[in-house]
Amino acid sequence: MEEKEISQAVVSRLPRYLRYLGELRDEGIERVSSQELSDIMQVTASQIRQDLNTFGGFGQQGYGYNVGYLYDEIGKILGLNREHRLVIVGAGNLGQALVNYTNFERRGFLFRGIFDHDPKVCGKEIHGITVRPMEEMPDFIRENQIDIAVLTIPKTSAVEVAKQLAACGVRGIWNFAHVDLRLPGHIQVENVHLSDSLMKLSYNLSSVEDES
Amino acid sequence: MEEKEISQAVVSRLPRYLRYLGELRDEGIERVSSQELSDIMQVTASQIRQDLNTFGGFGQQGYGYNVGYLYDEIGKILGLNREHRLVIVGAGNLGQALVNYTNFERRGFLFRGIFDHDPKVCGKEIHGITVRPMEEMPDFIRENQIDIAVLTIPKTSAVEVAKQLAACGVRGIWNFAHVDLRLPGHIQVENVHLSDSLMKLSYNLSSVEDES
DNA sequence: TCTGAATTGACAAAAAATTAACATAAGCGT
DNA sequence: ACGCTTATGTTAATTTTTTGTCAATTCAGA
Repeated sequence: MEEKEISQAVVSRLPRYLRYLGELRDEGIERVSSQELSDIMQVTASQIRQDLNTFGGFGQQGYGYNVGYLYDEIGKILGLNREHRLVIVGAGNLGQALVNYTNFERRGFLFRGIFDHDPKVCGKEIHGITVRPMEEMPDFIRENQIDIAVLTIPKTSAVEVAKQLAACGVRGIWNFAHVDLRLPGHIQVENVHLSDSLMKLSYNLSSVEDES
Repeated sequence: MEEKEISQAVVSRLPRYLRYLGELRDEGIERVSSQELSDIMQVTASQIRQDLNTFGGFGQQGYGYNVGYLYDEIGKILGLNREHRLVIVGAGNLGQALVNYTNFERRGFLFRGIFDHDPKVCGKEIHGITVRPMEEMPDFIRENQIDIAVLTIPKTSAVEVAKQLAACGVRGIWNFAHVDLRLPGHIQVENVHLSDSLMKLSYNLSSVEDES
């Protein structure tokens, strides 16, 4: 299917395009040129055209791009036209925060289960979902055809749990634990290393200081 | 001071080096070669050497790198040798989750205040810090010499609050709101767009499907 | 102290990503 | 219908990033 390998750099920019197109659409704007988008988004028009053409010709010469159409197409490319069933593993603060984000649901990311090791939080209800003990996780994932597991547990147990998840047939892991997961190639892992991000900010703070 | 411009690509990799070096150090390992690190971290030895040499010659020919020394040096580069004073703006689930992460404190990121618009949560105590009303934010930031503000509020108010923060003298913003902040160049912004990350995962799930 | 093995730092080459340029196609006004 | 303008898609050039190579330096052992 996929002819050429598509770089993650391009993929990373798609959600941002989607966001701006959504805003334009909500403002009732129907068409947009790469140059106009360029001005708004602060990226070169050339990059926008190049990125979009990686996936196909969505525009029309002399006209530009139809906002609604392009929005939908990018959504499809990102797989937002289908539903994803997720579980949260780790009902701590972060896990709870994610479940409560209603925006994910609107995009088709449906939280179906929450699991935690701690018996004290099991049984508790978060955003309408009952927290279950870890032991029930494997069966739950299989029975509910869970696509994605969100890992919000400490790094000490993350590697072990990730292996379990992979064995249960989860296709993707959204990993907030501060470790690199080494899993079979067909399992997709998307890392969110918050402390890395904060350190990067810290670096950039120091570097502007030095410029003086 | 800064001779050559250092690319963000290199900076992004530093926290990961730091993490692995920390692990080696904790295991009592004193020296490591770029080749050994390469094997562990799954990056080329060449890249490791290149990255490190961007900041100086930390190694020794024929010997390799001293784990503890390199760890400390990378820490300094990332600004972890100094303390940072932060405030959280937005005492929702995510804001609370971040405050409760003790790992940040260990790295010198000290949460000093939490602010929220909602009168119902004001006065509440989170991780030993009292949530204050937004009105008190500007004075608090000035009086406590806050470096970094963590933005965990909805995007509707994020742009406006970010402007305020910039005006109060905050030097960096760790932005979890789903908007791009357009601020004066001396203010560093580090974005954590969670939904972008999830969409990327979604894309990669679809793309492995197509490969078959 | 000398010799061989190991390993960096620097430079060169290759690959990837970004930007620029332009021919081509569509729209728009007359 | 015709020509002018606009703006894409594509190819080429440029820049950046990554990888490969190797001389120079240090360590370790005899």
